[in-house]
Amino acid sequence: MNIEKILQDSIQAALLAEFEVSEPTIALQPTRKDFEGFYTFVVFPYVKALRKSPVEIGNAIGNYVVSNTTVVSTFNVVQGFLNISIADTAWKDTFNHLKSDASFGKLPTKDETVMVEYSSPNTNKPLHLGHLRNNFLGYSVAQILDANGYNVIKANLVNDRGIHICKSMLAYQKFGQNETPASADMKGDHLVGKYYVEFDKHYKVEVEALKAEGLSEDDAKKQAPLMKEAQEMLLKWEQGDEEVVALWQKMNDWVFEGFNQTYETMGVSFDKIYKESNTYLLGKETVEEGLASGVFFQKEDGSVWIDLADEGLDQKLVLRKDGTSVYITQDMGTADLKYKDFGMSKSLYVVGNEQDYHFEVLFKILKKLGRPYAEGCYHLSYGMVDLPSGKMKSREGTVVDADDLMQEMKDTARERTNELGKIDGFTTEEAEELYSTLAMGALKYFLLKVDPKKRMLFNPAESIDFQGNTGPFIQYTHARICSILKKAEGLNINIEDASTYTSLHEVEREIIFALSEYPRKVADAGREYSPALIAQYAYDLAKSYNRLFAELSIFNAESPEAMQFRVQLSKAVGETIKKAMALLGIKVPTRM
RNA sequence: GGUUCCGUAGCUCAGCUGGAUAGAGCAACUGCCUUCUAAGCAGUAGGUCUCAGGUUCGAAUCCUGACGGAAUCACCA
Repeated sequence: MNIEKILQDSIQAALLAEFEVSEPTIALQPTRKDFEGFYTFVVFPYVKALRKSPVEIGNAIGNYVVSNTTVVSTFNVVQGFLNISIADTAWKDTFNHLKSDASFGKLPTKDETVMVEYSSPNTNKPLHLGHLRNNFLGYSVAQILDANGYNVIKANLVNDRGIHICKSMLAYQKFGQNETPASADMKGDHLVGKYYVEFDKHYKVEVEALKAEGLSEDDAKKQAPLMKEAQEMLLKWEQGDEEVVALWQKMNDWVFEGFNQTYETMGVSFDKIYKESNTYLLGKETVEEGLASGVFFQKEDGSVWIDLADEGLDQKLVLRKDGTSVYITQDMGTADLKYKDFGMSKSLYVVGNEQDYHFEVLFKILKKLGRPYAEGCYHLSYGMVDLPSGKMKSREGTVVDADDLMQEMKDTARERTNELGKIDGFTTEEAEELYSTLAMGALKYFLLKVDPKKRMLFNPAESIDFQGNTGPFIQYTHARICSILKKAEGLNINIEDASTYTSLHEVEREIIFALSEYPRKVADAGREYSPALIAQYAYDLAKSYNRLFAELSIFNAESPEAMQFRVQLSKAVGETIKKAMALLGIKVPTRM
């Protein structure tokens, strides 16, 4: 049993024994730094009812916990705050317990499957900064849920068909001159993206021309020849036109090749890929079913709708009058398919918050349809990554390309590392690997340390930091620890036996406490789907350790016991940092 | 206009199931490398927690309103 639980139980008992108050939950908070003590219990709430002074109540409870537990060494009462100090023996017990737990931080298996769908790119343009946040977030949440004992399926629903793909295809047909990724020396996704931009350029000219002829903006957009051609192409694609399908296949293959390369650099992976070209017809049956059961209704023109007025929402179209699907139709069908494939109890959709409304509607529809999995659906909605100039806009050329950014990060890492002269004794290969590790560590940490729900700012003019509250700071701490452990190995220091070192330094207590908090943080992060909690934790732990590193000597410790203990502590911190960073998808180097 | 989210140090962010004097990092300034990695450590300075009310022993945190910003309200995905 951990210290906090013992304290809570004891305070509960004290309230009952001394004041006949039964309190179901006892909330403890960390004692403010300026006061003596570790945990603080606030007694103000009882003052009125008990008609006793806060000090009186505090002292009574304090005395009770001192004499009825072994974990409390002493206490003090300031105003209405009962500050409790913990005995070093209790900290040592806690540490010995956690360091001998081989699966520390891995929560008990839940025998429950959860799907995390993330990434979900369009195959008409390369990935950008927004996708990086999405991918890192999705991957990290999957790792966190895995540590929480779930069986996790990482899924990617690729949007590989539709009018937007036809735009790239059409532009390629017209202006491509059989260019290939090889001949253009471009990644496939970038090449296809180039033609998407190309389409837009010519399309705009056409629209302007039509507007000059007096058409309204809307009409001009609809009647521009290029748009009409693209729509015809989509129709041909749906009819299985050989030429169109072949072109689609070729260009999609290029894109996938490019994406896979980017995914590899990002360090993310998937257990299941769904392609919209295979699923876009799904959902029509669901519409039939919903019509039959009266969940949906049909208008005179034949279009099918759902009325969500009773849920405080509007009516929503689920099938066009010509019988073709809309976005939400496919999502209904795909939800069924996913459930059929994996039977998961939870299904997370990692999608930007601009789609909040869409998912609210989707989940309400699934509920109305009586889907057994509807309750477990959750939209993990994250905020946009803004630039100082505002939102990224591809038309204005303000998109930060994922491949470019990752490359720049690596260049910065190389530069910094070389400046600091940190690569003595590294082979070229090892050095390159270190640059990547640091670059991705900095980038991932930067994007994950912020609460996912909040929009965040990225300033391309200032490169992402490698100092302070950053990935490399934590990676550096790990490398330092590895260096300590290597030296300890050389000295043959026993790192398994519980040492007899008993009078702990303040920093050492702080670190043991931080370590003991790890499983709880994993649980919190899993419940809130928030890698930011893990990032913050890893940073705090690293910071505490660096303080120890600076303030206390390890190999010149005051006693052999102290040395042995500190090496053990270092090992535990290193392992925990490694685990925490792994939950963020960040690797830690053994030297840097 | 309706709905939802946001507003904390010059900048980027924590803190938000109500608790003590508001927490980090960056940027600025001061110290610390002949002993375990200075991508580090210690310190100084920097705040009307957007504003106004309310709830209470106590509010950055909860409620109401105002102001400012964003997203969404497509037979696009």
